[in-house]
Formats: sequence, structure tokens, C-alpha cells
Amino acid sequence: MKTELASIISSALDQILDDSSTIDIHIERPKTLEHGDYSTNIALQLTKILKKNPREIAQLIIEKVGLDPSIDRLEIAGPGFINFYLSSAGKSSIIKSIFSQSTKYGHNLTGKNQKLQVEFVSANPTGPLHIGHGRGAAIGDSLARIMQANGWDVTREFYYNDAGQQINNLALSVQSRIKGIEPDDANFPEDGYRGEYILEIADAYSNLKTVEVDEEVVKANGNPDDIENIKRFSVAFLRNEQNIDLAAFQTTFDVFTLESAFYQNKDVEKVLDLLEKNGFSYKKDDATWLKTTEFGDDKDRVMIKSDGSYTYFVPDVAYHLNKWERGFVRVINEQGADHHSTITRVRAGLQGLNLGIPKDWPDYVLHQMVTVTKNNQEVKISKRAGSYVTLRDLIDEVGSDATRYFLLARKPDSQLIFDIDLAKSQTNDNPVYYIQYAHARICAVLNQANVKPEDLKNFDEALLTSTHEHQLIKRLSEFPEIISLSASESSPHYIATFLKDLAADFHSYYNANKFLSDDKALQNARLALIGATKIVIKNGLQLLGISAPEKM
RNA sequence: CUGCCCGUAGCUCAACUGGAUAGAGCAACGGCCUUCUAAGCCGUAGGUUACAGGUUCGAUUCCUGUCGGGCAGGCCA
Repeated sequence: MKTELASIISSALDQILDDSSTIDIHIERPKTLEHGDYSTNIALQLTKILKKNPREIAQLIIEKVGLDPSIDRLEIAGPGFINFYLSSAGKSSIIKSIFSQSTKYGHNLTGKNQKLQVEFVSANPTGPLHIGHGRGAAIGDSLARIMQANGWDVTREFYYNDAGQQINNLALSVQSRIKGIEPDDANFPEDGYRGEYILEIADAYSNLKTVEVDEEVVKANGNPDDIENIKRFSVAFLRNEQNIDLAAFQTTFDVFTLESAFYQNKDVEKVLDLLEKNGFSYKKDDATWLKTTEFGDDKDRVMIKSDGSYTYFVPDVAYHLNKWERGFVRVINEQGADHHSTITRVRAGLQGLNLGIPKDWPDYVLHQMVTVTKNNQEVKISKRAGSYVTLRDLIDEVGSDATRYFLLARKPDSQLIFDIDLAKSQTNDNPVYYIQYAHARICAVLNQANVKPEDLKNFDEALLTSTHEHQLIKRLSEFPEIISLSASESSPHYIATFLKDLAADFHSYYNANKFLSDDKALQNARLALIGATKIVIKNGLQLLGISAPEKM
């Protein structure tokens, strides 16, 4: 509809201007219904060219416009905006397309079925997932759903570090607990993990438990001196816990990738060789450096330490080369903002390969930190000290739906405060219930009216004339634009805000009208409208990974 | 010291990427259930958009500077 209106205006401009091809026609969605279903500021933009006042220009344009059947009328308002008002036919075509497209209403084909990967969470298996991972999980998962709705062929991927120093620390920590060394003991590893979960792993290990995760089976042999077995068991144990929590958070992955894979298949060496061959690495102080300064960094970075081991971003580059070779034309990495310094390094490494990878590939979505408050006090998150709020706690106490909504309702790059008491104590006042309640209410009415979906497709649109109805229809028609906006801005919060507004429109409408009525034609028209509303609420909640209950 | 993110109602956050009277939810106050779910609705109150300049028909949005908060700047990840 937006593009149709733009072309209507464009052809009107052709009759006014010598050359209208350079003019960018912007069709907007006014905030209030008083300003129409659509509007354009074109007359304001043309004041300089035409040297006339904008309302005069708007008048000129309107006189040249050929009316579309979907449009009832045009009005000039304010300083010179042209506002479009939908006709009954325009309104009914929106409702009808919601029914005909059903679960696909609002979706588009922008991605042309091209391969896109969303990498998210990617937590190291050194502890349970905390609320920060929860934000990453909610945003990454929702973005994957949104990109799918925009026509991309999406792969969801989780990358984890199963080698390196922190895994050794993990194994040593578990080993200490197996041997009865307490975290505050002087003999406990200095960089060890001190949380209670370490003891759980130690007990499971001592009891010869078996853990199965990602199609790998690891059995504990109980030997406190077999550090390799402890390491493998601990990683498997924590990976399993993370997967259970993520599943309870409605978050799934298509692919799990291990850092160790890139050592085993020699991709890391391949990357290092290529960087050396292309002249982007050099040796200094017994270490090997990457010239990241040639790609915008403020200093060069070490790739191979003087002890021969690699720094973390070397396998990262190998991993991203692997993503490129797998044919992902787009990659979105969802990470915490505390890792933002990796962006320059990974991109620099990829550029240094000279393989034609675009400079700004991959994309990054960084979410800012989550501050947790409880009893009006900040809960410090410290994995080593073991004091932090786990994702599991939140799912148990607040629920998956509400937790996801809280974490998604804000744009990723603003910090957010998660007040546990508020989320817990006000469970019934939670915004997500407001939206779900609208859905449940509609289901109740449709059930009692005992109508089948087919019955709703033929309705008399001329009966839907109230302001509430117009407002609701306008809102429903915005959903496709919201889905593309969320994708282009990589932010699910637009969906969350939209749903809240849509639910508000519906609740107002519901309170102002009776839906079950002896006037069957009127009843049918109204039920068609709320039936369409139900579909859109459900589609929107689906994009956020939140359930749409039929009863509450 | 340098880079990135942020600063909007008492609190938590929006604002269609430069548009019309800056909007919601909590919290406060006043109304609405013998009728389809009151987890709801209607109304009142709440603002120098951190501050100072600049760009233009027009700025919460873009530019510069200042102040304040967060995160980074390891041969840690």
C-alpha cells in the first residue's frame, strides 16, 4: 500500500514538475488516526524547489491525484501534510488478506531465501547461563524468527569454547571439590570457579554418572586424578544444563560448533598461513602479531603468544572463514557489548585473508548489560564468586513468557534493569499478560459465537465504521511494516511495542461493544475484525517466542 | 587518556530513523462489573527530551563541545 501511494503521488508530481525522478517520496504512518491511515510530507519537501507555501503545493498535488479505490479521501492538514484515509474497500481488503495469509500474514520475501546465520548465546561451558545470556538468547532467537519471516533461510548456531585456559580452570575446580577442597581453602585454584554448581558436578562425577549431550556420551570414571575425564565430563555436564535451560526458554539451535574443531581440521593453521602469506602478520617479542591497524584498530594484536598458544580471536577468524565457506551471505552475531572489541579483530582477520569477504561482514548485534535488582539492591554478577541470577531462576520464578518479554521489549543497545521483585510480585500486571489476555478474550468470544473461520470471510465491511474499528484496522495494517522494520533495524522490540499497542486497541474496542448480538450481519463483521486481530497477535507473539494461550 | 553504547514523566521504557499536540506501563488520584474473561476500560495529574551551541521550513532524532552512567582498550575470553 505504501508503494502504491508513493506511485500515485509520483505521477501527480510528474504533472507539476519538470523532473520528479530525483524526489524521494516518503509515505508515513501518522501517530493518531486524526491524521489518517497514511500521510506524506512531500509538500513540505518541495517548498524550496517550487518557492510556494506548502499548503498551496499540497493543494496542487491533490488536484492531480487519481484516486485509488482503497482510498476514501485526501486531506491537507497542519503545515502541509497530505493525509490519506482508507475506504471501506481498503479496510476490508486488509482483513481479508489477514485471513487468506493467516500465519504468514505480515511476512515478506526480502531475504529471497538466501542463507543467513544467526549466532547467539555461545556461552562457554564453565557455568550455568545467567540473565545476560538470557537477553542474548531472547534477542538472538527472536531475530532468527524475524529474519525467517522476512524470507531468509536461517540457521541458528551456538559456538562454544571447549578448549583453552578457562576449561582447565573448570576441570581443576571440579577436581578440588571432588577431593573435598572448599572454595575458600587456600589450596583451591586461584582462578577457579567457586559456585555451588561445581560441587554438583563433583558429586555426579564421584557417583559415576553418565551425561549425554549433542550426541556425545560421557561417563565419569570417578578417578579424582583423571583430569581429562573430569574435563570432558564437566563440559558435557554444563552443556547439558545449558541446553535444558535454553529449551525451557523456547530457544533451540540447528548447529553447535566447537572451537576445538578448528584446531583438529587445521583451519587455524590455514588462517595463520594465509595471513602470513598476504603480509598481514609479523613476529615480535617471540609472539606473532596481526596488523589489525591496517583495518582500523588502534594497535596490532597478538595471535600466537610467546608460549606458542593462540589468542582467542584466531579460532574466531577460522570459525568465521568456515561460516563464509558454508555460504552464508549474511551472518548476524548476537553478543554482549562487553565483547565489542572482537569485532574489529575478526573483521581484520577476514580482510587479511584476501578472499573477497565484504568489509562489513559479519553483522553484529550487541546487547548492553543487564542489571539485576532484588530488594531494591543491585545483585552483582560474578561467575567466579558464584553469586548471580541464573536463567533457570528466572524461568522458574517469573516464567519463560514474561522473562522473554521483559528482555525483548527494549532495544538491544540500551542497558536494562531487570527488577526481580517486580517481575515476580507483579506477575499478573505484567505487560505480556495484557497481550496474551487480548488473545484469550478473542478466543472466548469466538467460541461462544460458535463461528467457523470460513464464516468470517464474508462480512459487510460497511458495518465497521466506528473510530475503534478504524483504529484497530489501521493497526493491523501496520504489522507487515513492523516486521520489516524489526529486521532492518535488527531489533525485536518493535514487535513487542506493536503488540502492546494492538492489545490496547483491542481492549478499548472490546469494552465499548457487544460482540454477540441478534444482528447477525453486524456480529459477523465485528467477529471478522477481532478474528483477524487474533491472528496478528498470535503471529507477533510467535516472532517473540511467546505463547498465545486460548484461555487464561 | 582513547574508542563504543546510553542519558526522555517519580520509576521502567517508546517515539515509524528529520515531521503534526513527545507517548505507554508501573506508582498517585477519580469513575465503570445482575450482560461476551475487571489479568480489562474511561478520566485527572505528571516534561526546559542532561546542558550549551550549530545545521533548516521543522531537531528527542543529524553535527560540535561539556557533564553524568555503562562497557571495552591483556601475550584473559
